[in-house]
Amino acid sequence: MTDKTYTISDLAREFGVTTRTIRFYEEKGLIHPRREGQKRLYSAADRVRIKLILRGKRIGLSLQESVEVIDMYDPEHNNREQLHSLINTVGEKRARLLRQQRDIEEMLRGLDEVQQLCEQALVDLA
DNA sequence: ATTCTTACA
DNA sequence: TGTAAGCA
Repeated sequence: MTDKTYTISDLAREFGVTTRTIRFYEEKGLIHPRREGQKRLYSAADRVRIKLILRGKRIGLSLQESVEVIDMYDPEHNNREQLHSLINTVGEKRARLLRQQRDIEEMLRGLDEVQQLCEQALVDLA
């Protein structure tokens, strides 16, 4: 019964987010802090969960994707399944980003083309 | 001073 | 998510 607990502002400070963000995650069902009356009390486990969610966010995972990965964790086993799932998710993210990068480069080439035409037109005018 | 809920940008 | 209102 000496488990460390944190207030919402404790965690907000530690992770550099607002209390709004933490409550938002709760609304989305990502965390379920215990209540002490109206006040939310976060356990060490809640803290880790939030940390993992934010880590997922940093690598472009949606809140849903992060939860899916996190909830697969089984402290009793090797979590081979979870690891494969995460690898797949990361692979999909990478593929999507590469596709976007390709599209952007294509648009950039299009812009170059138009700009060249415009500049040439100006030269011809002179 | 802090947190909470609700609602709107 | 930010911001703001009205409570406790």
